[in-house]
Amino acid sequence: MASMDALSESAEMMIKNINELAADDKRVRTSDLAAKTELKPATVTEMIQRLGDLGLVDYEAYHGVHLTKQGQHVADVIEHRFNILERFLTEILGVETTEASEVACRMEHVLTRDVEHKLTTFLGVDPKKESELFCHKINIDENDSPKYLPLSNYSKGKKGTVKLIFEDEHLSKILNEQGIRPGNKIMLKNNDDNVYSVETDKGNFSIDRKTASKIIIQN
Amino acid sequence: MASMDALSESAEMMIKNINELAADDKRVRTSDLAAKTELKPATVTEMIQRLGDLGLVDYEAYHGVHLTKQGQHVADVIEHRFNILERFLTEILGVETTEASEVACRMEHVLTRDVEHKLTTFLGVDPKKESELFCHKINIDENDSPKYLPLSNYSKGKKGTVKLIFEDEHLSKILNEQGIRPGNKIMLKNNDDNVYSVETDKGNFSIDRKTASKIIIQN
DNA sequence: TATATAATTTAGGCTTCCCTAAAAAAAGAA
DNA sequence: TTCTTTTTTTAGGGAAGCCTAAATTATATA
Repeated sequence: MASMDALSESAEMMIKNINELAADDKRVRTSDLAAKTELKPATVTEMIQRLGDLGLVDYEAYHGVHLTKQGQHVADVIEHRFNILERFLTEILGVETTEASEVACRMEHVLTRDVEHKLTTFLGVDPKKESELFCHKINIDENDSPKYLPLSNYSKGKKGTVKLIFEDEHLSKILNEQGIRPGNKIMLKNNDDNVYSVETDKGNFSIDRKTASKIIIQN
Repeated sequence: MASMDALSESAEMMIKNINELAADDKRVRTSDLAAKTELKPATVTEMIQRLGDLGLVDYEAYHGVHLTKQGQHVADVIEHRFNILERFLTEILGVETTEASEVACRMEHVLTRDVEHKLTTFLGVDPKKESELFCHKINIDENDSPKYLPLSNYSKGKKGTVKLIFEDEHLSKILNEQGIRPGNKIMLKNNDDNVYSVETDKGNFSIDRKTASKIIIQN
């Protein structure tokens, strides 16, 4: 079996695109891949033949490709890595969507499993996905969970110390006045859906999820 | 001038290593680069000749290389990107140093200037104060930062998103039911005297000035 | 200074990933 | 079915990055 880490960025991108074009288990055609990747058909043929040799796709001359079980696994890992990177870039750093998407698309190929897992924990679990994707979640060590988490990933009743507040001058001024400032202790009283209720030494506040994700708390 | 973004990962790594081996403005030798990069000397020669053609190093056959001003700039940018990525991975995600270093070393080549800047801000360093390194700090957007205002300071007809509510025991429950909750969009329809008329996705209703001052809205 | 040793470059080869042009196969139309 | 058109593949070429082996230049030592 071809190890995940041995694949080039080009090969991983091809697998990703095959996956995105595959509908109803149908075989994906060379011309569709060429259009999507903006490569010439001859280049696509060359690539999918190589992927066939690696056992990642089932290639049949003149009849397109289909991801094998191994290829599907690679596609799933890459998709997940892209999603968490894009979420991190937009939700935490505030990078605009187009640029976030482009950068995530480059970074997805250099993440390790450990960094992927820790970033996923940092962001909290995506409500949409969750179960099936994590075929590769073995050896997750709960002890080494990160010391720093965004408030948006805190659980009810958990206390911690505000470590840093991201980016926004105006917002952090307001938060500051209300006791949410680096060094202060806070407690998450409740969180349902998009609303985070926080207790500080100045009183109680409700914050939306996006804002909460910019407040980093240390256990 | 060779644009930063046009450089391959290999080329950037070579520049990084030249920079790290350069002491007292001395020229860096092919054999030292070969040892550091774990490439063969012939490969190093080929690479530094290419960098010479790009004007990034001053290459003299049999006498090693020296970074040009342009090459030094590339090296500085990469070094900074590496440092912030490594800090993020270790300090925030809790990735152990060896792995963090390896992943940062791959990621440093795909960061954009904007992501680099936002990540720097996230980690708490003010890019404006780091003088010389940020020759490329131009177009930092100061203008598009969102304004946060209490609803009581909003003007008629203005729309915004609820960011934060300073809670008043039972108040938030009532506001919540009326669609005024963090993350929701609202519009101030009217305000005469002490009465603020607000439109939410749940309908219209009015609140008094004191209550309005506890609701922070973002443009 | 002459020569042995070490460092560097050149020459040529291989793989990946991109291309164009031409050949081959499949699909559609008459 | 046959012929035309479209799709796909093959053939061959180029740049980047890596290699080994051989040639060249620099350096150290006797």
